[in-house]
Amino acid sequence: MRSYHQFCGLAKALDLVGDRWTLLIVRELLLQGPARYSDLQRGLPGIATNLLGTRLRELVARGIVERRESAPPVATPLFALTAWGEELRPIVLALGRWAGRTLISPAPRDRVRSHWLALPLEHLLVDRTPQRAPVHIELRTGERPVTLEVAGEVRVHTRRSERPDAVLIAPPHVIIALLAGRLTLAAARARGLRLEGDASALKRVRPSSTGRRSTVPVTSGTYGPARPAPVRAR
Amino acid sequence: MRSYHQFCGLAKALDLVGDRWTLLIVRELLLQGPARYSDLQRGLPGIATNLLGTRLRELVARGIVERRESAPPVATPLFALTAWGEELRPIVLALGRWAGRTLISPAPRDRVRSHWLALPLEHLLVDRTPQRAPVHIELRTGERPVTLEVAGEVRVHTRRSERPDAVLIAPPHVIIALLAGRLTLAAARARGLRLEGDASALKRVRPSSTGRRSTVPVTSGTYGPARPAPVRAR
DNA sequence: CAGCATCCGCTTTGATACTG
DNA sequence: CAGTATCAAAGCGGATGCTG
Repeated sequence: MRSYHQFCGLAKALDLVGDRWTLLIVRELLLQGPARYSDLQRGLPGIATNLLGTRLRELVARGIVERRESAPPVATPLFALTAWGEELRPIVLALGRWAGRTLISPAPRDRVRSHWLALPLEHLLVDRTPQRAPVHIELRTGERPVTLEVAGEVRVHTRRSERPDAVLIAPPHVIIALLAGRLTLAAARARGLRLEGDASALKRVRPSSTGRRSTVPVTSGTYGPARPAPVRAR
Repeated sequence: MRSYHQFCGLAKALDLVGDRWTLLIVRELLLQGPARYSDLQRGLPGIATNLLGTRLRELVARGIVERRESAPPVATPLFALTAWGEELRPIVLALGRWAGRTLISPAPRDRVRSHWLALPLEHLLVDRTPQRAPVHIELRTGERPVTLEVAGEVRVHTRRSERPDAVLIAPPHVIIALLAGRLTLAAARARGLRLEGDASALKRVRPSSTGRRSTVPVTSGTYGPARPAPVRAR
């Protein structure tokens, strides 16, 4: 991208991550953690492969992403955010939250990925007993599973946990409603939730009290009980 | 811009403000408050006139900016952020802060405007006595003046205050160093500061204690005492 | 003159094809 | 799987011109 050539932090930020697709690539890396090229492609429907390649090269050159060559025998390179790149997390969250009011329901041409909806969960959920040992909760809904890492704060990523303490299997709107506190466990079960593992792990997370508006992007009709989830299955 | 067609808050945010120049226009409106077309042009060196027109139309259509036709006799239309647009303020600040580490010194082709540097001041400064009546401090440095509105929190804008409680006249690096607490008032005077009005108004603001890193974008050599300020004098 | 709209050459993007 | 190569279409930047 052409630089703005303005000596201003915002202009420099846009020089760095203002290109088309760039922040969405960062979103995927925030959600997926270290990811392969094809993992990124899957999370970025619509991107042209040459653009993904170009953007990754630029991000690496700028120090926002690092490319890790894996073990010599087989395996493929992984892309991961640098520490600096990770610092974009609150900004990406805030931007998503800012635009959340427009997320009423998917437009006809809109692609949906369930892990995208997991991003606001970080904002919505709070660890009630931060001093205890970390707990992993796996959510299976739609495509690939999403893991909630509850360890003082709540982190969401798409890596499958080694040994999750609890596994929730349900359509997105049920999982969201349950985690947002709008459904009891029993009510969620009645709507198709299957829970494996330790139910008490669930009690550890609860919606943060800042939820009044922050729930809007998540709920706002789209994943309300009245409507089937628009997530395309796998 | 083409939509990403992704049902995700971040993607929708980028559909709304991800175009080239759009967030910089928001920056100007955050800093200037309601502004005329030509005021915006002045704060956006490098923008093509047709793009500014197009972007403003898009921002109005999207509900982020409103266009106010002024009084019938003469006067020109004003552009202002809507309440929703104002909510971008912390995001724009955070983005600028994120990229702050790259603001070592202006590149040869970089344009500089002193009011851009005022943006991080909002982040840096804190009102020590929030319960007292608001105080206005006018900063004159380089081009047009910038006003600090100290009223519980600190807001920066480029409107000239009606009756400022204090006026600081000095090159940018002296003003920044003074406000960042790196120069005493006496030392600043020795470096060319002129202070008019109520000196005690100055005591009311102080650098926030989160300054360890946040000062980097502001200081980091660029406006340090050793180097003349690169702001082009009007 | 402020506030735009039009025109045109150039750059970036998007879709697809192709290769190690 | 992990990209590069190719090419058409769209977007941008700069100049210029029109209108109150």
